[in-house]
Amino acid sequence: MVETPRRREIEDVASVLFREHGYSGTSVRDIARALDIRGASLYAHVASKQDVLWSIIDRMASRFEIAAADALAAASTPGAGPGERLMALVRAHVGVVADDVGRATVFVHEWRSVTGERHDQIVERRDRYEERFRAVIAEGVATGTFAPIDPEVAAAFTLTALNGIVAWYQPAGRIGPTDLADLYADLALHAVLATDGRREVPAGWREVPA
Amino acid sequence: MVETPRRREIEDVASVLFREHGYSGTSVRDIARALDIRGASLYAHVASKQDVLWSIIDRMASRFEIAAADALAAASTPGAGPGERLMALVRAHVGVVADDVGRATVFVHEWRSVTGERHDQIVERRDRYEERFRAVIAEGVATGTFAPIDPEVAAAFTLTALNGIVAWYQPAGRIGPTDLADLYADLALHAVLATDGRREVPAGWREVPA
DNA sequence: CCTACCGATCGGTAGG
DNA sequence: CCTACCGATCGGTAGG
Repeated sequence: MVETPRRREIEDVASVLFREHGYSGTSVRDIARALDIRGASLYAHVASKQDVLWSIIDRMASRFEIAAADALAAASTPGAGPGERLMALVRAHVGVVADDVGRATVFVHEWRSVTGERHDQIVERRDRYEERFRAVIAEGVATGTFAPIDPEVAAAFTLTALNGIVAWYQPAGRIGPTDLADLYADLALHAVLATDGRREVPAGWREVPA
Repeated sequence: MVETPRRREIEDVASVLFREHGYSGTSVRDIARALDIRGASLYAHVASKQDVLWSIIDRMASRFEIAAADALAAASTPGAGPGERLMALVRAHVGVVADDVGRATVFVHEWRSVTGERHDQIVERRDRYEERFRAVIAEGVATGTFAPIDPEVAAAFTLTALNGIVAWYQPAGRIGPTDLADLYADLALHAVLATDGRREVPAGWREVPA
């Protein structure tokens, strides 16, 4: 199916509805009603409800992939280390989420609703994407820039925090996309960054009372 | 409705199905099939599909509330500060999630599917719960134990990371519940902890290349 | 993009 | 816990 303006409109309203009610909680007639047409008329533009979901998921997956590749390329200059690369990955991810919270929510919550080979494909693409985070964190641990943490756990911690943005962020609110990216890059970096004696901190850390 | 053993069984299989397919993606007949009975027979035990969802959500909400209250009480002794309190809250939350990942997933993803006054109630209870995290973080910022971060953003970052455990954690995997709690407490604490010159770090941080 | 329609499935009830 | 059944809605097709 070619991408027509009408088709993009369908995707737009579908992403709002899928976000609010989920894929299975949204009917073809719900989507049509939001466009002021009949349910059957939707099929002049799309092959199936599943196809609408896929176009949203696929588009977002591509955006995340491109943003991460660009970020890593830009942060792989001499002088930049794993810290810069992690912050770049975080900023890139937050940027994509904040730029289209509706589709990002659908991507995060509804990729399980994708059926057939596309399901396998999206699982694989997600894994490749997450691997970038794991690799940068593992690099930072290896160089001592980051604390001696488990890269798998730290990457999962980080990525789920970033995806969690869809659960609370309001683009019209007091925090702009760039500020959000800065705030999250700061939090994500320090979560993994090596600090004096961090090895001892987790177990027996005691703050000196003021 | 009283809690009978059968009713608990229904809740158990429903939480597995709701987790996998979502509330609207799971039919009453799906639940019944998993119990080897007819769909209509389910209504001898529950009033509605919505009631099954609510019993899962309500049970988990109570567990989170009790765990957090206990954690804060235990970490409010003299000598304990916001750092200990945040770690205690994190450990408590992770403990509840890891102890019942199925119901926790339903709580995290399907509270939107709760209808009527119960929906308002769960929104309010969630907000009260999140407020505990915001307050502890704000306290830590005020005392200088934590970096000068935005408590709302930091609490959202932290809580979504904790809830993200349901997206990847496998109880039968290499990481036990206690280790998971320790790892997450460590990451969550350092994400907010004040370190030398952190005020400058977010903006122009440059790692010295090895 | 419409009307008319398809078989399948939905949550739930009646009455044992 | 069952059979039998209810009206409503589901995703989708035929044929303009």
